[in-house]
Amino acid sequence: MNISKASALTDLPPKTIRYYEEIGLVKAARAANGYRDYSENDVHQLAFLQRARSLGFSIEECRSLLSLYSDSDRASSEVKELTLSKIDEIDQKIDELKSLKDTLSKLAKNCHGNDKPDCPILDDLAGRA
Amino acid sequence: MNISKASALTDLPPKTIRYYEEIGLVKAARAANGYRDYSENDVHQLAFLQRARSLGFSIEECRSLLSLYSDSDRASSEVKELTLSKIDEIDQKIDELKSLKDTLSKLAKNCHGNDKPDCPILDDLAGRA
DNA sequence: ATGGGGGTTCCAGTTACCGGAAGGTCAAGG
DNA sequence: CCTTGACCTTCCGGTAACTGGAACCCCCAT
Repeated sequence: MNISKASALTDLPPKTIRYYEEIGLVKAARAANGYRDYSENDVHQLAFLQRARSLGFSIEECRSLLSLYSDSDRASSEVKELTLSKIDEIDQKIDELKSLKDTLSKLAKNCHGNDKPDCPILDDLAGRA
Repeated sequence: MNISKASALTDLPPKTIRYYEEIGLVKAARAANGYRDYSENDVHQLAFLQRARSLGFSIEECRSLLSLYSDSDRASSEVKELTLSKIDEIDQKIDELKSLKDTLSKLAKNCHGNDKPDCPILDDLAGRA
């Protein structure tokens, strides 16, 4: 099938599919006219990528997952490890964002937000806390 | 003062300071030998940037904040608006990350993570849920 | 004069793509 | 048969916010 069909089936833009091929993730066959020709298996792998990317795995992590996926002999513990460390990363990011939010909320609360120039937010940013 | 002194005072790498100059944020004077020469005021602005960036404001937002900072006539409401919308952004991101984490946690929980090849995580990614 | 630790510029790379240009291909309609 | 429009192709450049490295200059002490 052509790239637009694969795109529709995987919910990945054609540009992205070509990009994945360029970086060696999923390589399609070519038809006589030079068009890319996707097999069922290609589409499966692309859909796999789509899902893994949307779950926050980086391209390089996806590359690992894909090779684990294709290796029928791999241990499930490898995949689980990758997933658990991803969860840790996410937890860290959430914590960071929460503390950011706290700081900004405090600043906003102290700022009356009217048309006068006095502004505690800027004062804080300037180090005049 | 030289760039390394400014760097020490603001906790910004010299590379970053030069970058900020390149994109027109804080421009230092030049000494006779061509070295950048930072004033107290320059350092204040750099420190302001450092703090604002670490609070999650983008470069372009920092540019706005900096011009609001330099404009003694601006209304504090402008700054407060920017801050509140930043808080909204952060909230959204936290929500996204939480739902990501939920999904991954569920997947990890169902995976026994041993040395056998059977792996529910990969099964899910492959759409065999 | 030489060695080390500043400084300078410019180029390239990072992540994961997106937009657009220039041009080949294909199916349908007149 | 020709045109039109929707596909497809490749390649180039841009995004955010820097970071690393190369090649070179400057200043001070030995």
